[in-house]
Amino acid sequence: MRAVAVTISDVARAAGVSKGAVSYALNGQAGVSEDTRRRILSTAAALGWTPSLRARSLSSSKAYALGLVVARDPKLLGTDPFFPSFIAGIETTLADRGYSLVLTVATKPGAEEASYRRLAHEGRVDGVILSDMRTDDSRIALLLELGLTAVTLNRPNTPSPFPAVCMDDTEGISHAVQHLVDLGHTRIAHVGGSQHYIHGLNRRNAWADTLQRNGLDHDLFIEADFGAVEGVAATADLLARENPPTAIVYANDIMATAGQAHAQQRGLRIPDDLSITGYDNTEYAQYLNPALTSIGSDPLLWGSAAAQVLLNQLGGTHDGDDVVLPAPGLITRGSTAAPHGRSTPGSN
Amino acid sequence: MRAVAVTISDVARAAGVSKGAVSYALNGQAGVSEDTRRRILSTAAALGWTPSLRARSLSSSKAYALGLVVARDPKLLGTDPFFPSFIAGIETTLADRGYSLVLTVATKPGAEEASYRRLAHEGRVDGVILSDMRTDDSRIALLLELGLTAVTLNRPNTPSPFPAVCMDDTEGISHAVQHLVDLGHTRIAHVGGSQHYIHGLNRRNAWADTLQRNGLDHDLFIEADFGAVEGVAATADLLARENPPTAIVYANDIMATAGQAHAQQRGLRIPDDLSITGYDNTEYAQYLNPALTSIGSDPLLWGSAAAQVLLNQLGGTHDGDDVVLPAPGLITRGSTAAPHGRSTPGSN
DNA sequence: AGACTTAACTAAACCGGTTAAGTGGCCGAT
DNA sequence: ATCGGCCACTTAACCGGTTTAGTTAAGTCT
Repeated sequence: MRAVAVTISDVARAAGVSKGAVSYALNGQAGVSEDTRRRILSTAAALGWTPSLRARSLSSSKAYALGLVVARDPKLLGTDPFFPSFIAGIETTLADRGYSLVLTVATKPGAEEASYRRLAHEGRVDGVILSDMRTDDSRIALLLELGLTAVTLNRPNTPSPFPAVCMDDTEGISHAVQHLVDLGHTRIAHVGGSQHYIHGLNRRNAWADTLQRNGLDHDLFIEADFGAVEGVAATADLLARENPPTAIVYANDIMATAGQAHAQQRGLRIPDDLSITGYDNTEYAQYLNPALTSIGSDPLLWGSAAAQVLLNQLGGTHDGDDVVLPAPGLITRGSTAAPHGRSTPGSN
Repeated sequence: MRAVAVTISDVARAAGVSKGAVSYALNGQAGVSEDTRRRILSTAAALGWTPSLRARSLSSSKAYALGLVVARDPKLLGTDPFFPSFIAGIETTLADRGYSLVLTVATKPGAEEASYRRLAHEGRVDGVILSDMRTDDSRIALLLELGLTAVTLNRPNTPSPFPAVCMDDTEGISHAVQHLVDLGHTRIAHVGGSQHYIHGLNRRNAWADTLQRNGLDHDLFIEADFGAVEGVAATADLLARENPPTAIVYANDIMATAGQAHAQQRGLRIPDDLSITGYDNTEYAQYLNPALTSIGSDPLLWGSAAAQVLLNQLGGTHDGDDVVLPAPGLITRGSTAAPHGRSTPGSN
C-alpha cells in the first residue's frame, strides 16, 4: 500500500520546526521568517503533504463547502435546464479554491426549510446560494437565524443583508414584446410563471410595461407554474376567448413548447396564426417545429459569479455591492412573424 | 444569541458520566447498561445535543457524505432530464440517514478523474455513485486505487468489485422496435448514442437483436452523441439514402425531437411518412407535434436505490448481490403509426 | 548598561468526538 | 477465601490541524 498519510507533524519533524510553525507557513501568517516559510513549504511539497480537510474543519470551524438547496416539484424537476448548467458554473469557481458543493433537492413543501436547517446544524457548509427568489422570501430570515451566509440570485424584494448577483429578466422580455409589436401584433398575451417568484413577477411586469409604452392593453395575462401542463391550460384558455391573442409571450421554453403544440393541435399555424416566444433558450428550442424564438440566459456564468461572490463574502473580501451580469438577449426564430402573414410595418 | 454549542462534555457532565460513556450510549455500543444508556440519551435530548459532524469526521475518518461526479459536455448538460430526478432520488435516501451529497460537474476531459481524486484525497466522501458507465470504464481501477467504495448504475463490462443497481435498457428498445414491426415497418433505423457508453451499446444491440428476431436487416445504424445537433445530422444522413427508413428509433428524446423537426422541415409527415420513437419520456415529449412515443425510465427510483445500496455497502450490510429494478416500458403516442397511413396488419 | 520591544519561533491547549487501556465491584468456580 | 473473569464504567490517548501563551535572542532607546 501507499504511504498511509503524512501529517503536519511529519512535515514539522522533517523541516526541524514545530507543528505551529508549519501551520503559520501554510496559511501565510506572521510568525515565521520568509526563509523558514520557504523551507517548510518545500519540505511539505517534497513529502506530498496536504492539510487534512477534516482536521482543519474541526479546529477552524469551517466546512470548506457551499450549499445549494433546489426546491422543485418533482414533475418540474427534470424539465428545467437551468440547474445543471448553473451548477457547472458554480463548480468552475469552487474547484479552483478547494471548496465543494453540497447539493440538496427538496421536493416536498417542508423539506426546503429542513434542508437549510440541517446544512447549518451539521455545519456542512459555510454559506449557501439562494436561487429562485420569491416575494417576501422567508429564507432570508431563516438563514439569519441559522447564522449562514448567502448570496442571492437577483435582489429580493425584502431587505436582505446578503450580496446579490443579478441578471436582469426584464430586458429580454421587453425585447420580445417590442419585437412582436414591431411585427404588427396588438393582442399580445403573457403566460407567466408562478408570481410567487420574483422572476415570474419581473417578467410579467416587463411584458405589461412594454405593452403600455406602446399604447397597448396588457390584460391578456395568465399565471401558470412554469410546467407544461399548466402551460397548455393557459394557452387553451387564451385561445378560447372571444378576441384571442395573435402572439403569446411565455415565461419559459417548456410552457412555450407545450403551448405551441396545443395551438397546432387546435389547427392554428405557427407563426402565421399565432406567434410564440419562450425564455431560457433551451437546447431543444431550435429543433421545434417551427423553431422557438427565445431569450438566452447564461446559467453557467451566473453560477460561477454567484460562487465567487459568496466565497469573497466568506473571506471578507467582498465590497458589499451587488454584481450585475449582462442581461440575456432575444434570439429570433421561426415561431414569431407578422400576424396572419402580413408583412412587417415600417416601425422600429 | 442562542446557546452557542452543546458538546459531548456538557452532556457527560449533566448526566454524571464520562465522555466515553456518552459516546458508547450514542453509538449503541456495549459499555453502558441499558438504564444508563437511556438516562444519557434523554439528557442529551433535553440539552438538544447532536454530535458534531466535524469532530466525528476527524476521529472516525469518515465523511458522512457520498459523491456524484457528472461528466458532461457543457452543451449536453442542460438537456438531460436524468440527473435532476436522479439526484432527487439519491437525496430521499440520504436525508434519512444523515448523509449528504457532494456533487461535482466535470465539463472538460481531464476534469473527471481530477474530481474523483480530489474527493478521495480531501476525504470529502465515503463512496461515489458511478453513472453513465462506459465500456472498459477506467473509473473502476481509479476508484480501487483511491480506495473509494462505489456503486455502479448497471453492471460494467469489465470485472468490478462494486455492487450494481440495474435498470434494463434493452427491454424498452425491444418493445419499441417490435411495436414498429407490428405496425408494418420493415426499414427501421436506429440513431444511437455514443457507443462508448454501455447504455448506448445496449440500446443498439437491443434494436439489432429485435430486428433480427423478426427476420429484418439491422444495417440502418448511425452513432450520435445524445445531442440534438448530431441527432439532426444522423437523421439527415438516413433520410438522404436511396432507400430511407420508414421509422427511426432514437436513443433519447432530445435526438428524437431534433430528428423529428428536421424530417418535418424536409416535408415529411410524421407519423405517416416517418415514425419516430425516443427514450427517457421527457416532460416535453408529450407536447411535441406529434407527441413522441418514448420509453419512460424512473431516475428517481434509480437514485434512491443506488444510494441505499451504497450506504449498505459502506455499513457492511450489503449482501453483494446486484439490485435489479423494473425495466422501463414503452409509452405509445402520435409519432408512431403504420407506414404511409396503411392500417396495422393483423399481427400481435 | 539596563529596561523594553519585537521577531521568530516552541510548547501546549484546544476543537469535539472515538477508542484502547485501565479500574473497581460483583459473581461463580475452585 | 480466593482467584479469575466479566460488566460497567473512567481515564487518557488520539484524530490532525489552529491558536494562545510562553520563551529566547537580537535590536532599540535612553
